[in-house]
Amino acid sequence: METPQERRDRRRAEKRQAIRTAAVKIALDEGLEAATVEAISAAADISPRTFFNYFSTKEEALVMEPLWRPEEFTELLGARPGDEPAFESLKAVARILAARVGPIWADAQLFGELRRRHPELAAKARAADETKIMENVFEAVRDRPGVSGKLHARMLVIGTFGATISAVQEAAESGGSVEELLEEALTLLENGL
Amino acid sequence: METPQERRDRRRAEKRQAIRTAAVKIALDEGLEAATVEAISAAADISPRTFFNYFSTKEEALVMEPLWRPEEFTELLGARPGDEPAFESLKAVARILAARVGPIWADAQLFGELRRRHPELAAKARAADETKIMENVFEAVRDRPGVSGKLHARMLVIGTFGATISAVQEAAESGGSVEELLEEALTLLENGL
DNA sequence: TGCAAAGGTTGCAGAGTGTGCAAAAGGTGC
DNA sequence: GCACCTTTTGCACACTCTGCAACCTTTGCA
Repeated sequence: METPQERRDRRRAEKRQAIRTAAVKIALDEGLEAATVEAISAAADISPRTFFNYFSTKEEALVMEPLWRPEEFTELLGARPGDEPAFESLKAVARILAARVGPIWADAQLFGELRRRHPELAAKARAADETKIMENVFEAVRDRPGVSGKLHARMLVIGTFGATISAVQEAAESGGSVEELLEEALTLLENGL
Repeated sequence: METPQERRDRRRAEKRQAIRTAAVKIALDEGLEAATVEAISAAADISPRTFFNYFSTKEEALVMEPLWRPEEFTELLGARPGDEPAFESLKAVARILAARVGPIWADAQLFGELRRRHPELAAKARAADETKIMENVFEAVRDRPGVSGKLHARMLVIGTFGATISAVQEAAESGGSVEELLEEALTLLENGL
């Protein structure tokens, strides 16, 4: 059975989703300008003040729930065998993360449409600690076998990140399979562009 | 001799630099919170309203003047011979852009320090049309020789971008030469990671 | 020199985001 | 029904950013 804490967590997640849905609906139907905190709150039947109990910025409600927590990238990397070559580890992590988009593909299309109409959203919603995370990942990759230096580490991380994003984007546009496109992109990286 | 328009442009650029200098000084000396538009304007001896005649967001004043205009990337690419393989064209463009950081290296260090202390700055200041530009570049690259498809185009662009950024970052940290590091990164890309 | 057009600066009013605080409302366990 | 904890809400406030109209400065030209 369900503990009180679990119930609270579940309800909170549900409400968060409900607010997000209301926000996206307004933004798609009436434009991004119409999606003020006041309007979103009214549609979701909460007070404006409460909106900020669920999202710390307005934009956070208008983009997809992130596919991974920032620290998770380093965690997943750390879970790989220590003697595995860096590129193999990164590929494995990329595959895990790319696979997560499947279950929420329909939603992703919706958010994709919104982002296509309002490209500034992506920039505004970008995680604040992105660069710090990147630095941490560089450090983690640097100590693995098959890495010749920090520049190599940087390129490996940016490349794998780029491959993941490219695969997802391309799949969204062309309708192909994320998994196959990811493998294709990773092969390009591995064998040289 | 100087035309009136040229004088105006020059003065405008100078004032913009003066405001930026004041802003960065406050942010470094007293922290990012202290750097309100009001405080910056007071330090630069202008009214808060005037601040927004020079910068459209506060963050714009706190990051380095961009090394290239958004459209410039496509322009430079368009200036390359049409039968040149895509990767060669991208490498050439990357070299041109990386070379621009030299003359302002001292300033770059200062902004780097600020960005290191406040990573959220980079995210907030990110160009709004970034993703749209990217799409345009993909399209431009796609039609060049040596590109096997859109996914390949994406990887080429992201890779070259990544190489440029990595080289600059790495140079800032290790003190190496941007040019040499860029070549190293591009070679990694070309021969495979 | 003097005047008119053009460009730059400023104040003001207002919309919108986001925060701290304390009061009210709601749910849970005894 | 009562005490405890969490959530929601209102209120006041700081801050960013915009449109508008007034004002001042620079410039072109007679």
